[in-house]
Amino acid sequence: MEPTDENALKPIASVDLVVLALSEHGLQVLLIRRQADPFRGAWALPGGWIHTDEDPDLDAAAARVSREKTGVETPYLEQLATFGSAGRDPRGWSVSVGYVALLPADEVAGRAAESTDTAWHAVTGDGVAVPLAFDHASILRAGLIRLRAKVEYTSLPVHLLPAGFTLGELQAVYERILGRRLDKSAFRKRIAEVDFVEPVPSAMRRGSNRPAQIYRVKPGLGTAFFDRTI
Amino acid sequence: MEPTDENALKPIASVDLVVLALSEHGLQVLLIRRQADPFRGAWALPGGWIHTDEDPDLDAAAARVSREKTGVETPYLEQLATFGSAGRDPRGWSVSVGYVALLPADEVAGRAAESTDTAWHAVTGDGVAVPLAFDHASILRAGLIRLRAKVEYTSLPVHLLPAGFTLGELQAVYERILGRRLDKSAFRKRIAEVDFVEPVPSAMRRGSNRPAQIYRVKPGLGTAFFDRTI
DNA sequence: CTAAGTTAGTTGATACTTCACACTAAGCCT
DNA sequence: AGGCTTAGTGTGAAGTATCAACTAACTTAG
Repeated sequence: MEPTDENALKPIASVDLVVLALSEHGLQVLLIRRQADPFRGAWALPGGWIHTDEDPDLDAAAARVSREKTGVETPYLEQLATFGSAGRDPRGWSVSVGYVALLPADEVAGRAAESTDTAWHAVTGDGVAVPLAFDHASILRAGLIRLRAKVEYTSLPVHLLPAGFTLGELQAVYERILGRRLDKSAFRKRIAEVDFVEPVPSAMRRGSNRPAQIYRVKPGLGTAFFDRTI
Repeated sequence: MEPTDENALKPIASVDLVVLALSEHGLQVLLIRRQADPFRGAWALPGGWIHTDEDPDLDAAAARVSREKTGVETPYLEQLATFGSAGRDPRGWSVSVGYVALLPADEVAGRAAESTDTAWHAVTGDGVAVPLAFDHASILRAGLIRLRAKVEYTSLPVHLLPAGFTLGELQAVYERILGRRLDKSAFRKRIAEVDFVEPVPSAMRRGSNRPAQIYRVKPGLGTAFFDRTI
């Protein structure tokens, strides 16, 4: 347990983010083209070293990386898992703490065209079409598994919607991520049970049909858990 | 993302284990009394530095620590979460990857009296009666939450039993961890549904009553998930 | 040798939940 | 006015949980 040899044994420590958003074309993940070796020119998850001099803790490091790399203070950030091995980074034994970040749909367009080296990529199955640097394909896969698992029994998908949304839109998000249709009345019953949204008074989504009540998440509540599955 | 300054920014990286077992008196966690500063003399979770020269990856580091500190190759080892901050270790910014290990009940007695500096402590609520070094109380709490959550919907508690067990014993493990009684017929139905155990031919637990069929986990299967909850 | 005690393992009756689908409501468009 | 679309609700059949009783197979006491 004792440090026989100081820095020699310290692994490289970084934070990598799986930033996800939902567009009309499905789940999108934010990738950055690497400017430097190793894997120069390859797409990678946004990530960065832990700055021991400025990051108070891991969550803060992840939030800082999110801000720096994506220009966005992601409203939802959750630790995923930690990936560490001798071979995942050619520069040496490295540890990467993976995080999942969810972004509302209305943030996606703005962030997309900002730079040619930052782009949203469509998620197909458990990955993306392009090869990823390091073991980022594994981290992405783990992030998708986590998201899909939690969608089954939590209110997590609200973070993929803007602050105001209709129940129909919320149900559509669940259906898109799960890849299956949900029964409308059962869905609404679940949402009512866990009681994490409230109608915004007299706010209605209008269209060429019956207007829909707009809801927002009740302030001060964390992620809600359903009794069973959605 | 690039390493401006080599080792100066590397945090200290270690692995800490929440080793749990179930005795007649309830859940027990394996603790080690620290021999060195910081927190000399305090109880701590078994843990150790990542050895970048001998550990191929994090899971291997956890397995090695388990072997070295507890003398046991824990059959079940699962990554829990990673704890990292400037203040959790007085020696500097440190990252600890937490693992949960489950030990069969029949291993507990052997490991207990091995050394005065290694002891099983009863889990009460979400912790132990003694104060723990570093942020180990938080890691332990997270481990217990993880265990209790997974017991609701997975076959994980089999790892707290020896290789052969009766369905009554398995149900008792679930009941002890969950702290509530389960219905016998519903329990057996669940177990049959997920189909992760098989009867050991003509192996019976005998006592002063009707003998019970002994089961074992089907070889080659990972943790099984129930459709609903147990 | 029999009856009582104990735990194993199964069965069934009732209450509740889920599921699929149909229905009504309220707007726009032609 | 009538048709189209999406919002939101209701309803009956099917499935599931819950509780409790039942039979089975052993040991032990007498």
